[in-house]
Amino acid sequence: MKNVTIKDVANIVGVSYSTVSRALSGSPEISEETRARIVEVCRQMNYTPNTVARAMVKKNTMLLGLILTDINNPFMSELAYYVDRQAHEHGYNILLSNSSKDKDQEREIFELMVGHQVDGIILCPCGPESSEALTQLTKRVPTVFFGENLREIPESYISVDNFRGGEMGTEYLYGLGHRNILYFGKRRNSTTHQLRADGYENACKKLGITPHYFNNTFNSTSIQNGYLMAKQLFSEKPEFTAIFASTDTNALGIMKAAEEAGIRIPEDISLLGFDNIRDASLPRIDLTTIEQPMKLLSSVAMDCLFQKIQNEQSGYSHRILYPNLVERSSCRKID
Amino acid sequence: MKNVTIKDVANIVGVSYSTVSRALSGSPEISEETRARIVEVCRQMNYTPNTVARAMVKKNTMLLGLILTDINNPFMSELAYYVDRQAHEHGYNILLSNSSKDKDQEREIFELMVGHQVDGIILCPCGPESSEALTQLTKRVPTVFFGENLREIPESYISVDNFRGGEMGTEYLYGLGHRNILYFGKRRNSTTHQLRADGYENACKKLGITPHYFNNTFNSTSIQNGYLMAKQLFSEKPEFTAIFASTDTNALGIMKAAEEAGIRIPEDISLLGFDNIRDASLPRIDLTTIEQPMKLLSSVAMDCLFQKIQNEQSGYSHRILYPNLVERSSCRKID
DNA sequence: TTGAAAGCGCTAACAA
DNA sequence: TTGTTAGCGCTTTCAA
Repeated sequence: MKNVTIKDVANIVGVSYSTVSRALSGSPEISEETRARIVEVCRQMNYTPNTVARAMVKKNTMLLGLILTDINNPFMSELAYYVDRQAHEHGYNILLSNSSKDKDQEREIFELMVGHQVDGIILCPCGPESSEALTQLTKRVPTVFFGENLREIPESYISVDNFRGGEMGTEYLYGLGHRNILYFGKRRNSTTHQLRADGYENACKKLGITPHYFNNTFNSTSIQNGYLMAKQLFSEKPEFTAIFASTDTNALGIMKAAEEAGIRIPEDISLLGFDNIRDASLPRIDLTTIEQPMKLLSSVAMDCLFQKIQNEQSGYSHRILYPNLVERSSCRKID
Repeated sequence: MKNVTIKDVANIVGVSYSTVSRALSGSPEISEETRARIVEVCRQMNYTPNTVARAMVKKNTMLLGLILTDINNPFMSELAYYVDRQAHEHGYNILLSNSSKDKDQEREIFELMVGHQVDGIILCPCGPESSEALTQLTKRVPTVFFGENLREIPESYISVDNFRGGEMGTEYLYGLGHRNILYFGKRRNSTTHQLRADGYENACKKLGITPHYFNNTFNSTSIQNGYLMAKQLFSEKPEFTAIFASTDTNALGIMKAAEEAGIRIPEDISLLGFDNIRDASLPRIDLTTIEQPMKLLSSVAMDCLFQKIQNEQSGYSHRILYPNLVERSSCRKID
């Protein structure tokens, strides 16, 4: 499995190896004739340039790190899809890793990627403190935080306007006639969740209705967690006509618990999600939800990263994108 | 953003830079005292070893390539999850890329990864001919094909027993009392699909029932494709009591079309899937299906790859794992 | 237009 | 136990 090197090619062609390098890098200071000869021999010998050696001298690896909390989360895999595509369009490759929402792992992975000399990193942080914990490391490689609104922190980040999303959802349900809206699953220790809930609270105030919360007791928002919480909720026979779930995964858990409890959606209770993960559009689920425009978010994040890579002095930027309401069939109009 | 090197550390400590290298690589031939001093200075200076430089001399990058057709496919993202986890347990990192089921892209990505000197590759092939198309490249880096049964081809591959899965599903439906079973969505140009359909056909023969097919007219198995096909199917008012869908995504499309056509599942028609993607377990979907045991498949694939990396002479191996039936609520017993 | 040589950051053989 | 040195495969000055 010994690989062919530039020297092997040079030997065969009978030129110095720097000439081969020039031929391959498209340098103008070389005769077309020798270039053609070299290129032909490279083809015959199945020569593939060693990116690692090139990286040593050029000081860039054409590698981009993508740190997710969990690739299995459809929200994240969508991000990975777009990031990969755009990276390749720019000649970059993706080094992927999952932090599993664990701060130590997040840090370890980041260091590993720095060691691998990645040219930039897109990071879906574990939590709001990630940026502080990594403050030494982010100085060493252009980094863009994704998905969490990190407020006034001096790092680049891209996020949807979670506050506005919380408002939008509430206003939508209000418009449908709902006056008793429960906000379900707010998580501690997440700016995203805080902002969504604040948006809800704010809209309630503006609309003159009373906010009600059923908070998340877990530190994550899996379907299973949502299910367990909803089960408890429904056992308490509460009075509301609509649930605004803090995430689609929570909403999915609610659906399951509702089904078991004999509660129909949307006939008995309207259900609104947040994120618009792929599952929300599945048949039978068909969840109305506040969308995070993933394609746009990813594209803005990548643009931001590329800009940082090109101009390392370029400071930081905060980009907050507008959410959309995606109407499906889980919410209904009431009197 | 200039990184600290081993030489900078050596200068500060006042030793040669090979001593620093030894201290860091855990060599025994160094006094504990100097090691402690060096380690301390490294910490202070925020030194991170340059994996790229190390790779140059050690001839391994600790990078594993993972080539998927589409990370957005839940089947693939589950694979990515397990592969990433196991890779990290062994100190490896994942270079990820999507071929989008395009042969040229697949080849290009493979070459790119060879260029990056990955130590091994897990490849979900575009189709049955991928192995031939890449035959020159697979000689240059340990490669394991994943998911497709490549029959007698001299490459390592891991796959579920699709033939047996086809049989199992058919036998299960037969056991439930179904005698008119439609096999839905068989795709051309895929060994996997051929084997599943063959298993179905074989079981039908053994059980003395007549096989019926509704073939896939597309080259992929998205929900949308399944939906379009099922719509056509239902407009033809066919006579059968159960559908055996060639993939879960197809089954999801069938569910949607059935809902629109007023056909209830499982009351009017039983529906059986194949793969057990995450979506199948979602509330309201709750699809009975033949499972590909992803965790096991990934783990076997990684073991196989690590073995090839350790012993490059070790030939190839074909591993076919047994599928499981996952009973949920989309199939019912009939008289 | 081409070649020679230095050097990227590190490891490993050889010397001391 | 430590230092010196060569070299991994490549790019890039500097000379020719």
